[in-house]
Amino acid sequence: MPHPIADAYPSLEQALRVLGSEFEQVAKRAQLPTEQYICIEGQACSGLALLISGSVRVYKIAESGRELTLYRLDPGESCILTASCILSGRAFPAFAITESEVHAYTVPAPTFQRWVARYPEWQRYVFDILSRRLETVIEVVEEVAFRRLDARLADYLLAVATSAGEPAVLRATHELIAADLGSSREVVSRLLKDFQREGLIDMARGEVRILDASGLGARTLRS
Amino acid sequence: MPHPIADAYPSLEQALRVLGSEFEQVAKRAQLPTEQYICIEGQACSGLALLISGSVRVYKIAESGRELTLYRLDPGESCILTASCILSGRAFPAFAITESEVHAYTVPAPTFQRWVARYPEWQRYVFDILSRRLETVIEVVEEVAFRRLDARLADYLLAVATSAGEPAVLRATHELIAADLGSSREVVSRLLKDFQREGLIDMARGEVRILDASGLGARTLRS
DNA sequence: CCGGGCTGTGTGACCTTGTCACAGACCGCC
DNA sequence: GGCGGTCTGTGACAAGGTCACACAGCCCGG
Repeated sequence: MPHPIADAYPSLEQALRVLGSEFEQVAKRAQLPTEQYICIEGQACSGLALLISGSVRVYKIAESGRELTLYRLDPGESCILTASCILSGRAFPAFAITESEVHAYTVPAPTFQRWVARYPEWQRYVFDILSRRLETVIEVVEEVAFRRLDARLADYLLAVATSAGEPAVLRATHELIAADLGSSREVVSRLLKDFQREGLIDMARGEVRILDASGLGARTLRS
Repeated sequence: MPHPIADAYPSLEQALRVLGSEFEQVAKRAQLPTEQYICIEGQACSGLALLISGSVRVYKIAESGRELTLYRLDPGESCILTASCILSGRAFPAFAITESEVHAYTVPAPTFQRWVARYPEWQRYVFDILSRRLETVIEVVEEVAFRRLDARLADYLLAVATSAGEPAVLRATHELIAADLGSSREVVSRLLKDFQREGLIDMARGEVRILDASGLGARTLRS
């Protein structure tokens, strides 16, 4: 199989297999720089991007400028909102931007539409990602509506910390963390300061060092 | 066509047509009382319900007891989370409850699964509702995360008012309104009191009367 | 090595919203 | 008329968003 990304996603693997060589002929490999917009709120989508490597952040922006990350795209996934827009003809309801250098296959909208109409395997692939997304977005609603920000921030730090090495360090400005959580920079700064005073973390310009992961875990609980 | 609900939803109409008489043979007509749970958070779904009449509210509950309505099901729609759960084998991530007497067709989970696997028309139907839901839930995230509650409440009152007759009256307790908006009773009471003082609405036990719709419309804007 | 300019962080004041506790007001029913 | 349940009003406080502004770290050019 010439598609290294297919392994992790069974439904994608089937979708690719059924196309045979047509995929290679039609899909273009693209390399996108970091901080590149994939989709812009309110615009129609011109094609589908299927991630090979890198990460894409999908987020909303308020008029106030505050941001909130809905989810991230990982390799093997495609921007399902894109797919949804293509198939239903609606405008894209958010922004999508690359967070690193990204490799992807791109497929023109009409081709993608034809595949989904013709091959059940593609419908299955689209359905899979779509239902996964619905679930994650519902989780986001729950977080934003019900959980306290200090608990969410602790969760966030731990999540990023485990994905890095030891001693767990997160390289991000307070501004960026706030954008992920849907909060504001000042509030995140305040809470981080509290964590620091409690000896849970240490800070430097542009980075957060986790000192006491289990202590942070305790802050995760609703209190 | 023996299915009165099909007209409003082209994708459903096709899905029903392709089944021929099989639908009538398998689907059971059910009549549910008001305040009846359709789905319970964390449980697997035993079947699909296809609404003929009435309304179903799908919502989350926090540990604090606060609620937030994600969306409502209207006639012709089915609980797409149910479908999603059936097809992906995950647990239902929310609650669904009837808000009135509800008539519906019910289809056992395995039958539904077979239809979706076999008929592109059913895949199309599922996809349609699923993508619509994703969009509405993203809207809810945006509302909850970014908009002020007075603006959201004004919107809410107007939405319910237009769907009723003149003089627009909404029959609901503050508790219920709060549950829809994901807020708390006290806060809704306070804001309604403000609206009343401004002459926008009038209140009685269990109802809100809209006096000045355009005034409420002004409160809708971010200020 | 000094001084701008830029980006990132800290802080106080104030407002909105959520929470808790409790008082009343309305309603149906005996 | 009285009683219990539901619904609404209110004050006090905590959490979080907004605004204004100070200041610290960093890059870079003179």
